[in-house]
Amino acid sequence: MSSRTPGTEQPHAGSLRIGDVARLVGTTPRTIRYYEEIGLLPEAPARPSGRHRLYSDTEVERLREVMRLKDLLGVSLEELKTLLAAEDARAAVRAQLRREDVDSDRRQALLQEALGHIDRQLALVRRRAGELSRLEDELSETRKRVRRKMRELDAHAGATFAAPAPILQRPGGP
Amino acid sequence: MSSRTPGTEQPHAGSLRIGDVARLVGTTPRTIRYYEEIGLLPEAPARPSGRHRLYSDTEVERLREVMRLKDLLGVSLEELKTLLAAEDARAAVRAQLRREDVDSDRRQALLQEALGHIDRQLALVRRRAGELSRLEDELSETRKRVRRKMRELDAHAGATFAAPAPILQRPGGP
DNA sequence: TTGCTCCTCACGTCACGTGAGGTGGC
DNA sequence: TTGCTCCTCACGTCACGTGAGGTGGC
Repeated sequence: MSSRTPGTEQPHAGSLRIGDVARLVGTTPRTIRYYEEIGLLPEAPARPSGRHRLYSDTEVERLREVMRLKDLLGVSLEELKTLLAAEDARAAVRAQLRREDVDSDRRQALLQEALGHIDRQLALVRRRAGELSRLEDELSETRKRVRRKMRELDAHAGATFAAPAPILQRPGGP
Repeated sequence: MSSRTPGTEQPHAGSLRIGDVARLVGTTPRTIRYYEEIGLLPEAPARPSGRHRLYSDTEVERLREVMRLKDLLGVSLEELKTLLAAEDARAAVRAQLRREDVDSDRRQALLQEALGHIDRQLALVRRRAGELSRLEDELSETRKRVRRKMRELDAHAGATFAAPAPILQRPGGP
């Protein structure tokens, strides 16, 4: 399946170039480099200066997550770092939980912490969703008023010329 | 009611200072001045340099609208100018429609245009709302999984020590 | 008159955009 | 070898933040 020699896939090396990644997540190479520069994305420790950056699918997913949180929640990159640190902490928790030698008190504490992180994110998301929903309602109301005016005008003028085709359904038409 | 001499209220003069307005809408004086500078907010034509800016309630509402659109839709101030121009066009349409000497063809055209503006804004808002909703669902799913793990752990450890008080309802408890 | 907020430059910052000049890999 | 994308400076820009030094109004 792969274009690389079969049986030798390194799971983390990756063969995507920065332009490919940028296109995949809908951003620019410059932005990806900047995120690496400020420590939002990890930099490959082995890459010598001047050589191409290479990315794996998991790194693409990580970037997609970063972009989405930034875009939807409108937080600064500094705040994003905190959010992502929390996500990484959750990942570490999952890794710990997969081990067998963790007692149940510790497990409960880890899960409780993870729950806290999730709830903080959920609160952010829900506040935003609520604000957006109110805005949508207001716009819909305005839309209805405009539509009603158009129908009224249409009805009054209906005697003099043929009514134009209705764009939306008109309950209780002529 | 007013602290100004009764009977002399100018409807547009306003008596709010820039700091009051900033506090009311949740921003800073600097931001308001910047919006005026780039033409997003109108500047009072009569104000001499160095004199205080004064705002009316309608201007506060306008700014509130600007902040909300910017924050929720995440558009640039240049795009915001376009959106607001469209809103102003709608206001002009409303003014025209209140006049009696506009024939119904013209009225229909004006309303149709207004509808177009509203629908463009609605499309923006709904796309965002959809994205946010997906993010919320994902977070909720993750939350459920964590809660389930906690319940399971709780049930297994239940034999050895008293179960901690459940935070949420536990259907089908012990 | 004393505080407070306001004013206008003007430089700083965050999150990138945009060349300039050069090297790397299918 | 020819294109293409990549690389690293480095300066520009957008949307403000942050003083510096001074004036205005309850």
